[in-house]
Amino acid sequence: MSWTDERIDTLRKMWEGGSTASQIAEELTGVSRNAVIGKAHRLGLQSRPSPVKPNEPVADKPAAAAAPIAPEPVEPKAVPAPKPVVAAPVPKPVEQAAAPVPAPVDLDDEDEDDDEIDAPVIAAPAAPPAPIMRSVGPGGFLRQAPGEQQAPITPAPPRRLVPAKPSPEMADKTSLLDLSDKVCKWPLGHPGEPDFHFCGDKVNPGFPYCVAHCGHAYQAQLPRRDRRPPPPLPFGGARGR
DNA sequence: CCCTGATTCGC
DNA sequence: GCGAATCAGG
Repeated sequence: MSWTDERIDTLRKMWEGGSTASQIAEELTGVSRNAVIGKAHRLGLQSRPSPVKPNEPVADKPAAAAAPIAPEPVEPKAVPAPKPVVAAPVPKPVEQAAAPVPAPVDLDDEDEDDDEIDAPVIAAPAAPPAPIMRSVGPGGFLRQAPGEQQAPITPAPPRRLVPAKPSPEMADKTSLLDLSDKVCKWPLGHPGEPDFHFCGDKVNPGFPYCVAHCGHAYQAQLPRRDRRPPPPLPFGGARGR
């Protein structure tokens, strides 16, 4: 199989939609999981949380409350001077041709026409909120820091809490929270889409769906030779955005 | 072992 | 450009 526009489109949608490479590969018959990942990268769809992500050293944030965890007050022991957190870069022995991380500034190379390309100035990363001092309890839980105290929960809400409907269009739709044993759980649309909801009709007693959707869900098994192979579902196809 | 995504590298 | 092989974390 080759990467037609449609297949690429499906890959894009599913990848961005959070499907795993395996799921995508299953949908796009004829390709392996690796093929999907490879293609995704070539398409520039790189991101997405990966289980294998080396923690990129976040430059330096040395000082700033270097000891977030306060040990027990006892046991003075010999407390050596707190080792200054020198920003020892620790250039881990990288194999392969080292791609030297660009030093702070650009060294002016000899014959480099410094043509003053207005480089997109990356805004300096906003300073993260100052870490809160916490101590660790016996079980490893974090103790609440002073000043952090707050009412645990809202005491006795005045009215019955009602799930907010994000939009008027959803007001009469059956959401996940509306499901019960009495209403049809047949999904309409696709999870993640704004109008995704459930059928919500009265169930066919003993079934999770209404009579009509039971007809879809439960079908007599046909002899193999009489079965029609289901057409490949276009993932997200034909649905306007 | 299973899963995951990332990367490499011969084609 | 493609994807199997491989790597590596969960």
